[in-house]
Amino acid sequence: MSRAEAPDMPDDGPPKTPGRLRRRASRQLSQLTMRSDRLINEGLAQVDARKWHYAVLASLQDYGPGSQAALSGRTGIYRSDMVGVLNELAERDLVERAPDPGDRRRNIITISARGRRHLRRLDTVLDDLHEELLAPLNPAERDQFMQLLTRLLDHHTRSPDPE
Amino acid sequence: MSRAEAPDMPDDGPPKTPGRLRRRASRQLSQLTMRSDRLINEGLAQVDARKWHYAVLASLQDYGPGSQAALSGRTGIYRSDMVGVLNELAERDLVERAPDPGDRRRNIITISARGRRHLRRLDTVLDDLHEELLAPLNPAERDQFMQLLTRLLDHHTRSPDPE
DNA sequence: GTACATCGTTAGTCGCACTAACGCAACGGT
DNA sequence: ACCGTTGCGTTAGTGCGACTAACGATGTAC
Repeated sequence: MSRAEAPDMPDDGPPKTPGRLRRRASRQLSQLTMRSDRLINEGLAQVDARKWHYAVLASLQDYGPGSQAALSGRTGIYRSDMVGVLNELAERDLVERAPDPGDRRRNIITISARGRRHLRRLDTVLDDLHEELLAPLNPAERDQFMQLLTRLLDHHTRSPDPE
Repeated sequence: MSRAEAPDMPDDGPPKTPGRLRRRASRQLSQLTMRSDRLINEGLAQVDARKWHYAVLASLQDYGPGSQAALSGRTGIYRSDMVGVLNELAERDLVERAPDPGDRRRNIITISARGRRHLRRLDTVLDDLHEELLAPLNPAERDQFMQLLTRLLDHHTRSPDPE
């Protein structure tokens, strides 16, 4: 897409990315995450979903109904954004938003039968997408990759600021 | 920050992230990248820099002067965004933007002495930040991590759409 | 009962990837 | 010598995700 600098030059210096950048873990991470996100988003879009739909539905399935604030805590989605996500899910009849009789500030969110079906669908879609994402790695390498990722992530989520 | 669901409940179900999410490589990647980006951005902000500054300066240092379009190709920064980055760099006297006498459409961007000094500074800052980022991993594991990352990234940059 | 905290919601900020369009300059044919 | 195409730099704007601020309504504690 961007070859051939000048036709009179014998192509001595290819205009590639400097090695300094390709050696930085942070950059490789950013780049890969960009690709990964795009892959996942496009894949989920084909079944009319977004990744947050999955997060919320999975949280409801695995931990049962909860308030929006509780879902926020489980999924990491900010409660300001949760409202939009739940609107989308409610539009599609995947969850039910009912006022909590015991605490009228809260809404209790429940996954519906359709939601459960949809979640299963999403799970297989995501399986396929991850197969594509991790295609170059064999099972052992995938395990390793996940283990390294998780160790790094855990380290940085547990110790946010030792300053 | 979000403990203690209800004081009358014996805390049977902790409101943690569903395992379904923690098992997905895409999510771990996103999460870690978020942390990583934050770390890098904050670190660079302390020396009045952004990661794009580093990318451009490194590209200039390693491949020599070039047009904005060339820099765009080397760094991956869109040429629409390159404008702003170069403005910032020029404000700080880290680069010089001069019209190309041979092709009056182009600007030739050159790194300045200050720019070279700044780049060296950024390199050590980034070294420190990556030390922090990869702290939980020993050297062998860091190599592995980088290798896995790079293999995945290369695979997805070379085969964008086999559809 | 009054101060405080929590819940859902609205609005808005910031950074990043990306697109669209424009004016200008250079190049390629015929 | 003219014209269409292409590449360049610039401006403006989109979409998305993380995040903040503030508000009204409600619940809790003193």
